[in-house]
Amino acid sequence: MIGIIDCNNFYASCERTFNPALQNQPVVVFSNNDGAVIARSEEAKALGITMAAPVFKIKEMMKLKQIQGFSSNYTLYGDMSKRIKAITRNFFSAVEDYSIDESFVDCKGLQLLNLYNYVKDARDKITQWSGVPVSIGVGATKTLAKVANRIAKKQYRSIGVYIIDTDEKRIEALKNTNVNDVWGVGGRITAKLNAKGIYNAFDLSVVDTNWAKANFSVLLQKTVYELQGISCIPLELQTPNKQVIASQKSFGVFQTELEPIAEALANYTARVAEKLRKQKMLAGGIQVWLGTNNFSKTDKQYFPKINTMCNVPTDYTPYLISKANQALNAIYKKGYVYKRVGIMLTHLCHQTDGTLNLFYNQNRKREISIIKQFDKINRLNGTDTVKVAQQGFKNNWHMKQENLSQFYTTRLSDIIDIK
DNA sequence: TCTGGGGTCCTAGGACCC
DNA sequence: TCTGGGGTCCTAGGACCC
Repeated sequence: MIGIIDCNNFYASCERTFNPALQNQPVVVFSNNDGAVIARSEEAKALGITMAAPVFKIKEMMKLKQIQGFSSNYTLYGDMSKRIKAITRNFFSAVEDYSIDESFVDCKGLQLLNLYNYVKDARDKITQWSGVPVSIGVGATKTLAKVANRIAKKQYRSIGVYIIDTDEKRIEALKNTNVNDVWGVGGRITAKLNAKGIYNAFDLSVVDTNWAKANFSVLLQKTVYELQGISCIPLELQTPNKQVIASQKSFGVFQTELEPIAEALANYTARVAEKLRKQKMLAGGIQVWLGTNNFSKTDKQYFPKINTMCNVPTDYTPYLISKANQALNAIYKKGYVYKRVGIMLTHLCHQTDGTLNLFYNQNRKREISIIKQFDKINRLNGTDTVKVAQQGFKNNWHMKQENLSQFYTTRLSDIIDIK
């Protein structure tokens, strides 16, 4: 048996944990730039606030119904996530951290202790000790655990646990789950499935698995098996190395000129390079892209992107920034209103695995010692105490965050995006 | 005026190899 | 008369997740 532990309304719950006045109040959390709703408390859901609602469309209603809104505070949520996962490991020996607010856990053998009692006790303690309410679903496969988790949240909210441990329960649960609520089935596939007369998870669980592969893909085939109780997606106890590290952000004010865009790009590059070093990795290449406002009906649209390779795999911020800047210059064209710029570090490898370049003599030793001091100063004194000149000082491209909560659980030097 | 950001995996097609 | 078969690697695009 596999369980999934999922935090309820995670970002909204984090805001509440340190602000008790928000208990039982409608609370929403906004995306970057305070643009759209990305988390809602139950009270906010009950008032009809939908997921991804544009903030400007609900401003009126928020005032009227006294709904509290917060800019997203990923420093806080990330730290809370770490704490919850540490607590989880007290109860389960094999844990796969799946996302910021979800972990899969191995429940093998727990039947001997009374599975329900054990899981219920874990759920109550994780909730109490972290301050963030969680739900646990358990089933024979990851996909069934996700189905069980939905039921725990919807039908057994105060208990917070649901276990699919008989075939009768499995069939009933699948019949009560729309096919688009199945893990791995998104909007596009739902439309195609509906057109073929498949509406709920049970319908999907009884199709021929070869048909699923031929008409969709091996992924949907696995989903069908998983719904039948045959496990195809194993617990991944060892977190695989990242393949890419990316950062893109929309500008607080849309930009037309190269200079501020280059400045924003340099700052995003500094952030991804820090992340890269924290994970003891090197980047072999980078991708840079630009985007205009795709919601505009009148603006000319332009979404260029470009890939380039580094001379040698590197984590040296000044080099990555200059490389990113070159890439930007190659794709930037005057005459467009730009909404965002982004960078992705690609071809990642471990620090010890970087292949040298016969034709390029780079003084890695010197770079390593410089960047170590660089990181040390910034760790002790706050991000960007020392920075590359290209990062600039104007920051008029910076995203909007007008309702940011406090960094309740972290030090100044842990703060990454705020200055 | 105004709609997020960071990831993964699979597939098809093109270029190339012998 | 009439032009193979088996393979790899890379990229772009599409789908999905939270």
